[in-house]
Amino acid sequence: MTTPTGDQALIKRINTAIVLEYILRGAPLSRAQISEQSGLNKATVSSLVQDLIDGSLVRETGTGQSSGGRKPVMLEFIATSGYAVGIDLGVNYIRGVLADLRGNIIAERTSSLRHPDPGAAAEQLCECIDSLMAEAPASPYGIVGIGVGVPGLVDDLGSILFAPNLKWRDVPLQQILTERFSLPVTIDNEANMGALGEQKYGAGRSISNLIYVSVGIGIGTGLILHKSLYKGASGFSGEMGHLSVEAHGRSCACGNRGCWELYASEQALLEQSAELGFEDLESLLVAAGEGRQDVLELFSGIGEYLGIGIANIVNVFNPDAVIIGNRMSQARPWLEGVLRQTVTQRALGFHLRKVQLLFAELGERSSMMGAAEMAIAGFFSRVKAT
Amino acid sequence: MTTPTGDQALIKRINTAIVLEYILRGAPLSRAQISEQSGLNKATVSSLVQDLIDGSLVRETGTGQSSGGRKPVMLEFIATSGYAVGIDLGVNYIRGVLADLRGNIIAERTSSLRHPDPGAAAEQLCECIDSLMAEAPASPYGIVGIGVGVPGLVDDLGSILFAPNLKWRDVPLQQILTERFSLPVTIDNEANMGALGEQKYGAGRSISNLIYVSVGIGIGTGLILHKSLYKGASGFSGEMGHLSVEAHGRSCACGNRGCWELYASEQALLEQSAELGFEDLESLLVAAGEGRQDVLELFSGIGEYLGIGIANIVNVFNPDAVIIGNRMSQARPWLEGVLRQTVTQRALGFHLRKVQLLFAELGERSSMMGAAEMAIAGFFSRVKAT
DNA sequence: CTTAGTTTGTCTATCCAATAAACTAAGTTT
DNA sequence: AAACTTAGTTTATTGGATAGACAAACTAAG
Repeated sequence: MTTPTGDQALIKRINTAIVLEYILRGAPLSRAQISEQSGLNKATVSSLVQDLIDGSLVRETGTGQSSGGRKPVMLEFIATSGYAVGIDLGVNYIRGVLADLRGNIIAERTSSLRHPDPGAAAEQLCECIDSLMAEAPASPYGIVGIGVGVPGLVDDLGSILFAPNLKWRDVPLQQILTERFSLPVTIDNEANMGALGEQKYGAGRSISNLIYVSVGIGIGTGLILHKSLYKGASGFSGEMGHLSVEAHGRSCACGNRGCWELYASEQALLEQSAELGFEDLESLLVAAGEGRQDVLELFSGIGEYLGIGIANIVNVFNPDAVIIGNRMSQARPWLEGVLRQTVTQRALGFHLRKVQLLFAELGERSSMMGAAEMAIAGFFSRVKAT
Repeated sequence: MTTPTGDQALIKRINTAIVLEYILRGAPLSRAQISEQSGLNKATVSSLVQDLIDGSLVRETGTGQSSGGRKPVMLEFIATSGYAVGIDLGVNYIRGVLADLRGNIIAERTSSLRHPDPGAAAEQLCECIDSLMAEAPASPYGIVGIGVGVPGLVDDLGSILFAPNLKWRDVPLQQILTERFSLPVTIDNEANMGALGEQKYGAGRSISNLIYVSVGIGIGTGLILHKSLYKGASGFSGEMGHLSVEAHGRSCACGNRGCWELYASEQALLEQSAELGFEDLESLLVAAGEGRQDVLELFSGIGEYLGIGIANIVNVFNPDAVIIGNRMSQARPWLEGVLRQTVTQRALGFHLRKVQLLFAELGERSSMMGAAEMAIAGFFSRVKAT
């Protein structure tokens, strides 16, 4: 094994990354400002900026305001020098996006999954990707990568080991897509993608430690710790849907008892609402909007159990923020009150001081945008390495 | 704000650290081996090794076996060029150690806490440190630092915000000790220290992701993720003793209900054993050793609840290992069976494949050794920076 | 014992990125 | 217009890493 050693190329990579980071965050700004803010020498900044300009990642946008001397030449990142594809593969839908390198949405596709069989789904997925790629304007780097979020366990090679709601086992999706498109492909769990999406483009912008709770049919979680996705020993963690909140509660298909998602997921809601004659979340939302008391009580129950689990999360991770996403986030108006109250009651005071309780800003787009972000991040780490 | 930028000094730091790491792990070994294994040029290794020799951190130990050419000059780390003090401040005891830079124990002190008052305790603590420091042989670096593990919440400035069992609030322990000894001082939670101790010197040697569960009067946890201690937003995470395992169970002093430590801690055990006439863990261990059925059942109950919580941990973190430490680890013979069975039943199959269930190897020394390791690690990060 | 080949570790010339300082360019203020 | 300011480039220097030459010290084959 060879540890990555330090040499001059490493320094250049590090400093290029710093310069690019400043331009990404603070544009428009001048070379002088970058030098002053980063501590890098003016000459160094000039040279690195020139490399970035040569690499079509940055351009000069003309002169800015003088502050008593020569006018600065302002710089900005060229978001349109490449595009990324982000896909959210759901249990019964495929949602896809074409985004530029800043995450601006260029095109979007939504379709329902015609057939849950892995082969057919992969085919439909490829069609979706093809049609999105066709929308990309000509650009220096073209399509820089494809990211896909899936509702299941994914190993580090991008194979779907197990997706219970799709009834898939061992589908080597990354391999299939890489062969088909000859592009870098990243596959990950839907909750991890959602966490990334919200951290980059949504409610959790630039928060270091956040937990994204994806409340859909089941409950999944994406953990961003120290600014990076935490994945456990085998590459999959965050199965917090199967955190037991009632040690001797109902048996779960996973083998455990009293799992959180038995009490706080969309599935749990629908089971309880069946006897009231509701079959899907949408009709329940409408009924709640009309003020139906029995429906409101259902949501309140879900809110309480969500709070119980989130209090646990807060106690365990002491995160900066917890973000509630996926389908259940639409029920925010009827959940939020009970939820906050429960968390406040149950979480430790010291932890509560800092934690923010948020709802996903990107709504149903969290996971898809996270997938696009994965592809973009992969591109950046590659260009910085050259 | 100035981001740390890359320059040549950074390269040297990185490469020095690499070389030192190889010598620490693989000693005795030669310059040639380091060069080959690390990928660094022979000349580079020679030069960096010379610096380390000049800095009294490495020495030549004579020639080794030839492999068909010139004999190599073997190198080893000089563990005795400095010493660290590690302290475990318990609810009713102070345990301290003087260790060399490899963590070899040079001297050890144990005393019971005379008075729980912060002032008196700090005084006793200083006496203990003084007497340990007096044991250190003369060495180039002398005492390189002091680490202290405490049973409470510690902020990033080393102040004890709250230690329920000591009844302390806002004790600026780091400041007190720094002023008194003029040495680098690190204060952290007892469970974090224990996790570090076991990861470095105990059952979890060089495991990347491990969760240390400290089962004493309460339950604390130390999280090592991606090889480094994870501390949450406010600098304290891992309050997993207050993970709720019975959503509608008994009320806990923390405000939550059904907290894990109400069911699986030493406290929980003692409450149940009171009616059998046992007052402390030690007598229960003796009784269990004699095969008393009612006591065995008590331990079995604790084992089951420990398993319930650990299954949750496994599902959330998917760690490489879970290590059970602190006082309750002495009951291993009567806990382990039920515990493993419960975890196997309740944790997700995919996660179980990799996770190891271990008991602390350092026993009561985990936390103290972790504290010493903190001091040693601090020393290394300082020398590498020069 | 000689000779060829191998391995270890050092030495030297070179490369490359960052930097300080000098410098050019292009403004503003008095 | 002169003096000052700020922006960005050029130039010479510094300090690490490196390849390759080299010396030292060994083994093994004849």
